[in-house]
Amino acid sequence: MKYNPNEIEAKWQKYWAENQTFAAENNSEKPKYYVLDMFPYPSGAGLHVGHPLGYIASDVYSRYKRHQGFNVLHPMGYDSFGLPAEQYAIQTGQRPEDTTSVNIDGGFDKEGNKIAGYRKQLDKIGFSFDWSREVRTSNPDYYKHTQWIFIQLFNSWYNKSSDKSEDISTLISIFEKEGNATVNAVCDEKIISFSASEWNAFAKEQQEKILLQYRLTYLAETEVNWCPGLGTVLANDEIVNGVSERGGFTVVRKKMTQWSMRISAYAERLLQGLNDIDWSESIKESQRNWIGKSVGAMVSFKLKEHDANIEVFTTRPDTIFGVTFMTLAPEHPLVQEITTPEYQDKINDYILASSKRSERERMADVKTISGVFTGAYAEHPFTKEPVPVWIGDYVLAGYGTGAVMAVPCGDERDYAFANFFKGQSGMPEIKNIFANVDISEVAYGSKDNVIIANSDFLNGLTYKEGTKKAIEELEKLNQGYGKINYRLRDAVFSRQRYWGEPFPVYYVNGLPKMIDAQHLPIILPEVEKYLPTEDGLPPLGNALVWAWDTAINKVVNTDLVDHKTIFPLELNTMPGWAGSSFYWMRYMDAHNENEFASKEALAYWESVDLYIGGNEHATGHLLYSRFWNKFLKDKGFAPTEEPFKKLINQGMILGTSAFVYRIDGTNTFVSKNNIDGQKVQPIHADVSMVNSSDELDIEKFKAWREDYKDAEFICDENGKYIVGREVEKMSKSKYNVVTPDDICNEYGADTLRLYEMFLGPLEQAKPWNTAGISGVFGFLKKLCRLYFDEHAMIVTDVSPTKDNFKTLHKTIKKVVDDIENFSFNTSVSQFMICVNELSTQGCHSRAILEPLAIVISPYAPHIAEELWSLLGNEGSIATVPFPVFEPKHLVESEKEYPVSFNGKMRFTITLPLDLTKDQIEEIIMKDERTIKQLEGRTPNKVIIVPGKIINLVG
RNA sequence: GCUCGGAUGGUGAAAUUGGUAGACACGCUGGACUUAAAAUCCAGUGAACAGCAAUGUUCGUGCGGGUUCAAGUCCCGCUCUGAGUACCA
Repeated sequence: MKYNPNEIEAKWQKYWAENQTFAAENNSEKPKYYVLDMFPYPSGAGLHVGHPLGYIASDVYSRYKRHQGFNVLHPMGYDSFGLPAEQYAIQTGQRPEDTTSVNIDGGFDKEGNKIAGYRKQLDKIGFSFDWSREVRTSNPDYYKHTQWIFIQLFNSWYNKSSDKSEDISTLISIFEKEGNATVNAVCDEKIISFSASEWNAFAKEQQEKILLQYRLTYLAETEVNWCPGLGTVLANDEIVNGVSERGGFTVVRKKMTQWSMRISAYAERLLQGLNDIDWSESIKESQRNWIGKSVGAMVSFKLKEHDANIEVFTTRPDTIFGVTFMTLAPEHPLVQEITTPEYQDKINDYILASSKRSERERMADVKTISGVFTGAYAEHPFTKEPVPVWIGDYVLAGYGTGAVMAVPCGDERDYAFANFFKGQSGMPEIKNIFANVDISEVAYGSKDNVIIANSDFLNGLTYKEGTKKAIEELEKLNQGYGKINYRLRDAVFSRQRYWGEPFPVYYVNGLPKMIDAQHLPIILPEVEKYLPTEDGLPPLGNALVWAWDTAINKVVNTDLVDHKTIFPLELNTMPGWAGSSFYWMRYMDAHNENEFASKEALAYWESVDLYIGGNEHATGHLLYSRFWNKFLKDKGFAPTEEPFKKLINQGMILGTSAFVYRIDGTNTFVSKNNIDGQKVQPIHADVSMVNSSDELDIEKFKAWREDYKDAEFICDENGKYIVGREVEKMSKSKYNVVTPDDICNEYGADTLRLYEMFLGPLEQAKPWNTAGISGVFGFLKKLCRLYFDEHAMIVTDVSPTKDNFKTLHKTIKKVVDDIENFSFNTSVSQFMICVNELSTQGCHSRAILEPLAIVISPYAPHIAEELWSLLGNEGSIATVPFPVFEPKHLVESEKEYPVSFNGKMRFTITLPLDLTKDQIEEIIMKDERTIKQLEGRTPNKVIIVPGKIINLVG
């Protein structure tokens, strides 16, 4: 008999599929456990060895939990709407639906290249997914529910008094009875107030417009991030360093009418919820920064000679007597109104100049101070003194009110601004309100331990006391109040793209109407071109059948629109994060046609116990999912406040690129160690042409590219061409991609799984190096040799020795501890130690080897199944109880003590563990090695920690 | 700038409450088997110095201090590095 992974693995993968071994029950006597992976976007490039890392870890955990007696839900699916499929469609004319299904199920691309497909690639690795619950976000039977949730959001408002979302009908009935004065809602900023009778007198359309200001998803003209390169708007989390995350195109601010999600309603709950979940501190911190809570006050400054106020938000109301000037963002709506004729030209020039600067430029250049005086003055709320009003682009229109009260003695930027314009008209002397300190010191330093002075009723108070008092006094004047501000903006929810969920929305007189939920799904229409129309409409503007007939409740030809019974449908589609913001609940009841999941299924599975995925979703998917979950909780659908109890972020697996060195201007390549200062150009060589000793296969390389056919090679003294190595991100363009398929074909999935876990700590980034894989492959072969030799099984029924038991139980303990701590790499080490020891011991006892197969099964399930069946067991090993650790096998009677002198270990001595300190001291002082070390001295101190160490000092 | 990680042999990495630093592998060196290679097995492998050798001594977990009988681990101050975030008022 021989270890033949390909044969064994195919056999057991078939068995699992045929027997539905991993199908989870929605009703079970067993306790439930839900292990979720972030579902992948199925790209045409397929999987490389970095992708399955998290899936392997979650699979080990799932299998372990099944052995521990849990009913485990471990599903998988595809986040199959998205930009790459659409870009590919634009380039090749293929339908995104078709390319997406090829990427998942396999087939051929436009050029005729074979695509294995995600499903086949995943199956080869032997995951214990419950495929009967697979979801694809681009399937109508899935996005039907995405559309349904959108409708729920539209029909809801956030009641701050009950601190939850409620049906819009409760808001309407308040309006009808009391108007909106008593309503404590999260809504748009500029809201007109009305009485009940006014509300009832409003035209229907007027009422609809008002309600849009309260709905949790709403249509509004907002300043959005427009990306001309992609032809769409982007959410804040889709922009990185001022350019689009995908493609790196520039992004500009633009006013557009768009759907938005009122995520800001949940800012505080999203922040507080972080305290109750077991996520890494770094992700929680990212979310806290993104939410950006700051506690302070709104202060209203009256403008002199104008009937208007400047509203500012400040975190330091205690410094109000230090206000020296005010600064508005250049885009602030009051700027034109207040600028005096004298300063009009300068102001216009400045506004024009700053509007031309892209987001990126502004970010790159934060050191340059610029601004212009408007000529206008505001009035200090307490002193009634005039305060000059400036504009400056260090004040951002998008944060707070777009205006600040400038306190140079308390704020670094205000100080720099004041100093820069010192002596110019409109810039007074800096007001100092801190006693006995240098102004610049406070401006740049900490706010603690300073006492306020020159501040009337605030004199002598600390930061904390002063803040409270200042707010009280402002409230008396009706010129301010305490306020909490969040950086979190409402999320733009429209995309001018084709390959996304259509909105269940049509328009009557420009006002949006929801299609009744019973008519869902509204299926994405066919279009000829995936580009915007000539009029600049989104791609759905090309659809010939895209109008809503309210008489028959069907999508009909676009040219039938009469605005009487047939109306135009929404042309935008939903963003990528829509479909991924509830998918974990869909898995609970994936075939339910009426609801995204039944109440019973939701009540049983509750929420995800363990979620594993990349940290690139820190502020996108993970924040939006929490938002939708909280919303669905409020509406009585989701069972828990938080969707993901524990989150682990697997680290990236990096590629090890190979380089050949071409001498400049020639077609001659020189081996890495023979470059000797020659001018060479490093060129990526495909890693498949390099062996584990970094030697290049020259013939393969010549055949790789036409250009290299006649290349010359200068080799080292052994006649080998040695390549250079560098660790980089794994990518096709760097020719360092290693696929799991290749590894499975050569070594088997069990080896791949063990090796990925063995590489290092799960959460850490680490380079892939195929050379190291022989270690775990050898381990599996050695494991097999405990069970069978070349002829037959060699397992015996002889009683195990003490050492056999010790080795087994040491391993059980270590593996249980490791899995529960997600320290998978050290488990693999322990397996190796265990097999090495049992081999040395010559152990072939069934009483050891049967439990050992179970212990290894979460990591190497195929060989475990095979060994389990060879031992004569029926059925799968998957739910066999995990061996229980028995401490009695590890009880030691003696210990090899390290003996140190002044902290330096000199020798070891083996002593019984039941000796007292005095007995140990007596023995150790008599030992001749001690006498030699002491050279006649008497130790000042003898430290003995029984079971640990002996240390002699002096 | 701020926030959060990280730094241990040639390489990936271990070290559970401070208690024998480098487990387990890769690679390398030597050996066995073989006509040869592959595969497999055995031995050695942090550095320096001394010794024919067994062995011994010293140094050693980014750097500089400190606490302690004892520090990779705790404290203070730095350097480098990865990630996130940024005129956030």
